[in-house]
Amino acid sequence: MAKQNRTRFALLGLLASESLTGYEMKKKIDGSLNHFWKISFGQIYPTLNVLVEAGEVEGEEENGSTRYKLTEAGRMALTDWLRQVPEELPVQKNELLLKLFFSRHEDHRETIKKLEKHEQLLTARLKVYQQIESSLMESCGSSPDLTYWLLTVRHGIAVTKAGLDWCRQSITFMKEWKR
Amino acid sequence: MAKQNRTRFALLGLLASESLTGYEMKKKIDGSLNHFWKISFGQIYPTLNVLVEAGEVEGEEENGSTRYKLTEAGRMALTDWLRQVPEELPVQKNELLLKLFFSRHEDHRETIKKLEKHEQLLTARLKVYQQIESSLMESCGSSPDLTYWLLTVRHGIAVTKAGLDWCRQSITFMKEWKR
DNA sequence: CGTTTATTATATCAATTAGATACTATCAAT
DNA sequence: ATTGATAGTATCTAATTGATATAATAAACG
Repeated sequence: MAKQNRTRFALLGLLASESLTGYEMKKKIDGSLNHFWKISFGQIYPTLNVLVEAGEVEGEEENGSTRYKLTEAGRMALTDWLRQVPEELPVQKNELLLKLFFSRHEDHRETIKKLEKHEQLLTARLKVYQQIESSLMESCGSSPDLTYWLLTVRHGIAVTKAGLDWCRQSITFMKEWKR
Repeated sequence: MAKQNRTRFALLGLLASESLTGYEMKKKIDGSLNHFWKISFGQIYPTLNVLVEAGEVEGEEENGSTRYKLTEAGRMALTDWLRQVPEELPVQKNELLLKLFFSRHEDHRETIKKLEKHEQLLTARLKVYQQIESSLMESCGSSPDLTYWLLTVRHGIAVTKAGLDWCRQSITFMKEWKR
């Protein structure tokens, strides 16, 4: 494990604009971050506690729940982290490709089934991304985040389209390969 | 954590064609699987031990090292797993997109730097994938795995090209957005 | 208005994973 | 002969996953 708790920067980033409860963070993560930075809910409170202990975040009781907000130390930690240029491409785990890699050990019709399911899943994901793009443009016109958020969702759209094209070509190929 | 040790199926898959030492598995993982199914070296021997205890693999001492081979139970476990159609798309963690998402909190020139670095990394990755594709076609012409391995590397090529296009468009946009 | 379901909010935990580190033996290069 | 690389095996700490648990409040329903 990289001895760098990267999830803490994701939480610091979420708090950069406003204070939030842990549960509100979960909702924001579910609606946006999880498309490109999956965080398990079970990690949020432990990580928040680490951030409070590190003095980068402070929690304020309010109507029976705790709202967390960035401290100055937290803002600097976020800025320092943001400035670092990532030196590595994303780590990826793809079950379909793993199975594809071993697919000579099964009937090719099973392979086609998997590819067809994958096509469905990608199609649904593409719709979601396109809806996100539309709603961002409709409802965030004046947000300083808009430009950057659009960039991330357009990345998702581009990569999902490419995956779909590959998938469809692969299905076609497989169907013709072993008639 | 998903209560399913998915790494064990990757190891079973590697052993489907031939017996291997743990270190040989590491090398095969480094040269192929790690492009779409990252496995930490620290996981290989513990997982092999689990597979031996489960009776799906057996180890044979040979010239001072242990070669592992699939048992009939292991072959059936692999076949059962292969048949299952993945119901979910890949889990992804992308540090660049995470930082992009929060980039309104820093100068846009820093953002351009990251995108440019990302372009370099994707360009290098694309070259690697294209070399893999070429060498597969040159040297595995009669292998029953060839078709499937080509499908996986072509997925990587397609997705990497899409990411590169997005990256270049994003750089262009950022440079023109805030002159 | 009482009951049921959903949401909000917080927490814990076992299993898995990541990646570093350690050790030994043999082989290749100098 | 010495040094560095490879082959081979192993352990460990920290982080993560995703399930599960609990409780309070709000919304929906009969």
